[in-house]
Amino acid sequence: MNKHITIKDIAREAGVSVSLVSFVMNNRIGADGKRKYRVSEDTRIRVLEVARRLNYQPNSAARNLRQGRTHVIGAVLSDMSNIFYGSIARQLEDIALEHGYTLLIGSTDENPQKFESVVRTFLEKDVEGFIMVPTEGSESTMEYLQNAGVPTVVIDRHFPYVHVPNVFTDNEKAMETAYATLVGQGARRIHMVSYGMRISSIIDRENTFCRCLAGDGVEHPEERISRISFDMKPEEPKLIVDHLLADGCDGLVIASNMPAVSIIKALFQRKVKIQKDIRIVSFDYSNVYGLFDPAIPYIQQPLQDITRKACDILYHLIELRGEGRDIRGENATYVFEGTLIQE
Amino acid sequence: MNKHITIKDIAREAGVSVSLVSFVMNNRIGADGKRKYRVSEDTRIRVLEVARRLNYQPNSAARNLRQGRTHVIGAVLSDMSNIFYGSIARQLEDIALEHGYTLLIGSTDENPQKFESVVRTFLEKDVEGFIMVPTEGSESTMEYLQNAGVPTVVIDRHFPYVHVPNVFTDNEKAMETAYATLVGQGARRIHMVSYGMRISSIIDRENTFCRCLAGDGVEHPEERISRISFDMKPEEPKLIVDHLLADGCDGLVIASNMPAVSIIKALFQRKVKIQKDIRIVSFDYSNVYGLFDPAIPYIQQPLQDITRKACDILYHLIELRGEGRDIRGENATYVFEGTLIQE
DNA sequence: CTGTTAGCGCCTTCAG
DNA sequence: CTGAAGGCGCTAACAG
Repeated sequence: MNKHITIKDIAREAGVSVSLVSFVMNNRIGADGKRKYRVSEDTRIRVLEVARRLNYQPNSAARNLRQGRTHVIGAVLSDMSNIFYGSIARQLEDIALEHGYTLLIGSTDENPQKFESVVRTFLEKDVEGFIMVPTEGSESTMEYLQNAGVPTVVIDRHFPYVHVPNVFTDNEKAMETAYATLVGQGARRIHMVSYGMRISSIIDRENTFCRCLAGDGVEHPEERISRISFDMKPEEPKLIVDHLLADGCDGLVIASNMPAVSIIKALFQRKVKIQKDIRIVSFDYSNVYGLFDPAIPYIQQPLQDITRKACDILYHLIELRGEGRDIRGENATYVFEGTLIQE
Repeated sequence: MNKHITIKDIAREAGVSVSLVSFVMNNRIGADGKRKYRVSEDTRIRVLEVARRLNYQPNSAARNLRQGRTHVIGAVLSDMSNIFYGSIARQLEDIALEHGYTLLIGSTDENPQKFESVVRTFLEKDVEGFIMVPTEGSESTMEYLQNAGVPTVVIDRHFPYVHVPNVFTDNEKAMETAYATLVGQGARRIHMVSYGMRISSIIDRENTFCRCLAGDGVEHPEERISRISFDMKPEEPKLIVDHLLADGCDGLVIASNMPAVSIIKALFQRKVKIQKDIRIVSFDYSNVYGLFDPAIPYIQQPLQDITRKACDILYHLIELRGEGRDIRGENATYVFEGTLIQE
């Protein structure tokens, strides 16, 4: 139980004052390329030597208290055991690290209560900002954050009543590509399997799907959409597949990887010849796509671009806020294009 | 830019002293069921009322500094974009939350440098303890933690020279089950595809595999093991599959889900009839298993048990340490059994 | 170039 | 039941 070494200990040991030690430890380079504090090389080395010998670990609680900063940001995601959000989390982690930030990650399970609870917890931990995927029904929490001037960037989705910076994929264009792919492969009766969630990414895909169908003269395109719940019951995919088959569906767009896996499995169990009887195009990566011939094509979202841009914006907001500026006007939108991948 | 509300503000507003406010805010119930601090109901309500009205958020940096605690624990995992570790992270997050802890998550990519760097970063953030999946070559870092008396629990693996509490799956028994399953299905020439990593989970599986083969009279069982690297090159699975086919393999144990996906895909591309020409049993869940008939069975690790037990131990260690006790003697091992799942 | 000092916000002992 | 006061470890004026 070795007591923590403090700068005081180092100061005593090195025969200097605590402030000298502090200066040495935070030997920052100013914007002008000069050291902010000037310490003689001798004492600098001596202090560092002592610090290393005593295995000094700065106490971040004290530093945080003093500086009013934590260098921690929060990522509020849907569910990190889903590969889509797991990948986002992973990329955010790496990017945060590059910039000297630590990332706190929380899962909402698309539940607004959990969403609020995670946000609250993270605020108590003094995160300096958020990168988040808000759930349906999260408006009040978002509004609170906005009023409180907490730096926040929304990714993957956009909300009409939430005015914060926003980074996401061009889902309309992506759906046009997906649809065109199926048509190009000769599909005549195209359906869509979507999520029940009413969030922009899904809604954009559905609306565009309907527009595409309407453009091809389909009268009631919305009838070609089946929806699966986020916390899906086991029989849901089967019922949907029955419906598809009864309607003579020969082309299918699936709105996300989770429904894709369950629908493909249900089709398989119904002995449907996937990519022959029914052509599929999906959204987001899954490792099942490669097990068909030809492989099931999918829209890959530019996660790298999205996470990078989101972090850039967040850092900028944090900086602005640090200068005491009001960031509530900052609400630019950035849209990146997805890519159709056919392995 | 509304300045943060402090207990001082509340005290002034409520016409009481700061200590009263503090008492009210930490209105703990002692072990004897009584309140630790006695405050009149009147002032209690008044203070709480003011706090709510002013939207008081306790400053955790100050609290941490004062109490020497952060209520943060660190999870150091392999790669959270892998569903296996993503699930672990997710469960740890939930369990930590239940106990009022916040979880920091870091990925090592099985690289000891990254491992050390994550540990260092987390220590600087004053985590109170670790739940970790150490990489090959992490001994020095582990030893450091041990000497420093940092509460640490290792999961998923065990290391001969690391004496900390340990929770993992009985990989030997699991492999016996997997092997017996293949034999029961009539496989005569059984191979194993493993990971190149020399970590206990993999080694235990390999050794048991060899023992099983030897028990069935195979002379050089180690020749039946092919290994794939963690950061796999695209051609690796193909080469392995060629080798398997050339050797007349008709039964295959795969040591983990990541190699399973790539090997299955390579088999598929070679037009091998999976589950007919070659029977497979795998470790760890993947959503590709269900796309074969019969579904590919797999050993499901008891992640729930492992994460729960690991957290229980960690909380215990943290408590012990809080009482100033030396925890370096604590190094119990807990082993849970896996389950063969055939969907 | 170096030392002194005043807090950051909170908890907790010690007096009333 | 309530208040005053000290200090956790660190940083950043401000002096020298």
